Amino acid sequence: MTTQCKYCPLNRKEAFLRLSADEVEYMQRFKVGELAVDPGTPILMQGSNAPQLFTALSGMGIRERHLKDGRKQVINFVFPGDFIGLQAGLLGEMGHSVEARTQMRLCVFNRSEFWSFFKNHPERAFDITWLAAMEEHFLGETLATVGQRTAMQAVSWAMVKIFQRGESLNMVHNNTMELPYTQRDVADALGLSLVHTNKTLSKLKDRQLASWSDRILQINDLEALADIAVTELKTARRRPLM
Amino acid sequence: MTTQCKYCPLNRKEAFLRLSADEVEYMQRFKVGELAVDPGTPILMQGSNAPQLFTALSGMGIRERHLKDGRKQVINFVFPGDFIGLQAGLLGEMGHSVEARTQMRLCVFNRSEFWSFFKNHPERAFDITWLAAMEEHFLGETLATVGQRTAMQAVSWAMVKIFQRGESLNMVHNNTMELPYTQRDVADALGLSLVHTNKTLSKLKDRQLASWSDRILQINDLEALADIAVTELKTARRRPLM
DNA sequence: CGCTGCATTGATGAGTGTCAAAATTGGTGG
DNA sequence: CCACCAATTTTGACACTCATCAATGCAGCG
Repeated sequence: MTTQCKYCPLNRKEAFLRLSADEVEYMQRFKVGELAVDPGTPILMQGSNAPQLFTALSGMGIRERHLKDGRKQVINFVFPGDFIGLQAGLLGEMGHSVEARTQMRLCVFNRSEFWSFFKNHPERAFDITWLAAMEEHFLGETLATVGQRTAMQAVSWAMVKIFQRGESLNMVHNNTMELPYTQRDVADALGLSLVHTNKTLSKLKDRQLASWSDRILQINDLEALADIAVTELKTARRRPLM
Repeated sequence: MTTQCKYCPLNRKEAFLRLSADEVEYMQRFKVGELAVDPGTPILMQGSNAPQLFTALSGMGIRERHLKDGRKQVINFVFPGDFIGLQAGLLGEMGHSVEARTQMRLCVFNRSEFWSFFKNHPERAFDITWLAAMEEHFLGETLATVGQRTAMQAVSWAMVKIFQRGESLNMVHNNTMELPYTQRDVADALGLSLVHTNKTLSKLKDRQLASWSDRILQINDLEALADIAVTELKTARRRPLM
């Protein structure tokens, strides 16, 4: 038994634009089921032509791109509410893989219905495009981080971004949130080595700016971190939910 | 006097999906004019809420993201046929700047009409989204380059990508194409220093793989380059033209 | 002709990567 | 509840890619 869209827990969160009853009903028709996966499970594979699209209902994961020789780049982190599979839906091929890092529940849509969004519900099509543009925006920022920022700046940047996403989803309590990723994940996201990432993180702890251990991230001075990261501290807008 | 869409030189190129006469006529209604700019001219500014969208008709440019402290990351290179301003159109804010590197002619659309694509021409809305997804795909690949590849691999990768884009647009003759960028542009695109980029390029020349001087890029062994770059050599699909 | 921007080259060193091993954690089964 | 194993984190030593600095050359241009 799957959750009905009208009871979707995400649609109540302030991070998202509220869907109208009408839209909820429309989405319900697309929903073909729910998928529950364990940590480590691949959800979509790079290069695959997946027939399904997902929205993360709960849990967290990563998007990662693999090189032929085994190295990998984490593209970004998947949080609840994220739409997964846009590339497969439109291009017929994923440019990266998606893998669960916690238990996840995913809302499953059928890709064959994709076109009907555009045909019959332009608002929803617009929302999809909005999400794509937002993704592009964020990837540009990430690229600037990996390309230009020092290790210290990059790690600080990542902590700020992750923390702010957590805040927007009410995952933060007492300046603290749970982070199911490993330091290797963060290293691969920033183009740094695991060892150096670890040493940089411990500097942040020494300076009492942020500490992350036992899967718990604690941010003590967000502004100082943003300062180190050479970035502005602005809160995200509400975004559409698919 | 501006070119009429039905005579658009791009729509004949094999790189692009051919617009139907119907679609051409529809696009014509959106076209509010043409913009001609000289090298170095900023077309869109990071953070701005530009009222206009563009398609590059001819000439080349760069997208770049600036950090507060002056460093910058080149996001990618703008070639003829590229759609510019998606982020402003959808998000109301550009995540990067766009700047001309040669003389450019740009087809100008009015952003206020953006929504009507979705409402009245779902095929065109779909195409926009397709382009956004493609951009996301490419940015992921770039991120993997900057994050994971060595300087040698990254520079080779860049040469391969640029050359292949040139090929698809018939800009290549005798394994040769014109490249209006500076080595600084490429360095900023790959997160490398100018000096190191220069030295890496001269290694490629020594090895008789590629040479780039006086704005002319010559590729002698594309497959060897792709090999060094740890990348597959696949030709791009035809893409929609806005 | 003297700018100015860009390409090129050499010398030096900092920032990161790599290697290796120990410490810690969490999970599993006896 | 303990022993064992795998995964992850942590630490130290060392190597090397790549950044930085500085100077020269070269071409385009008012």
